[in-house]
Amino acid sequence: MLTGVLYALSDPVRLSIVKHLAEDGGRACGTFCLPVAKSTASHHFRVLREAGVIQMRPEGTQYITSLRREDLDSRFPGLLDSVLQASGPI
Amino acid sequence: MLTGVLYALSDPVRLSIVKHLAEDGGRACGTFCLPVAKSTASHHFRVLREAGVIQMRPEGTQYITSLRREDLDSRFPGLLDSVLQASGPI
DNA sequence: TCCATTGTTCTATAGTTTACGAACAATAGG
DNA sequence: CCTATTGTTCGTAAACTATAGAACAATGGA
Repeated sequence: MLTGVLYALSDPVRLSIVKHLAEDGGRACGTFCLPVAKSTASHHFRVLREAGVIQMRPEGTQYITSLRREDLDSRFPGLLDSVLQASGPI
Repeated sequence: MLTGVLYALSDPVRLSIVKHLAEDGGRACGTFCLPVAKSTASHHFRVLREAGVIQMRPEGTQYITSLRREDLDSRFPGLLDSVLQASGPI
């Protein structure tokens, strides 16, 4: 749902996650240096996941997180690009 | 702020307002047939206004509401268009 | 086997958001 | 002046969100 994606992207912590993923591709959750506790980070990853913005693949003890770019681009053409462009550099 | 705009657009009632404005241009608040009380509608108009998405010009006893398209397009190029396209027809 | 690492889940809490009705202010028309 | 219209503001209640700590599960290495 579009409103779900917009909502997921409307939080600074979650937008930061998405920006990092757009730059670096797949990463483990622990590599984002987020200013919140890990339980809070887990919550934000779930919001992004359930909105269809990211996907997480287990690998050993960690989860490799990546953007669902093609999926988003086909459902909401241009949306992610414009958000990333408007959000500026990391 | 980008997150403020995304948040403003992430509510179904507010997105509906924006879609109507994108189609019809300036309109009075009472012409939107929103599924909420007028005090609630007033709240949503304020959120959109404070995020910089719309502007409201008093005219008699009513407020003519319109999209701040150029402003949005210059601050966040392509964002509004992609949201409007993704949100489909009214 | 034992321990460290990684992230989830559970529980609680403080703050925010949405929602409504009632009262209010401003304007226009008779 | 009185009334109707339009929308805001206030007070309040319900629902939701972000946050954190503690406990837990799964994996991998020593």
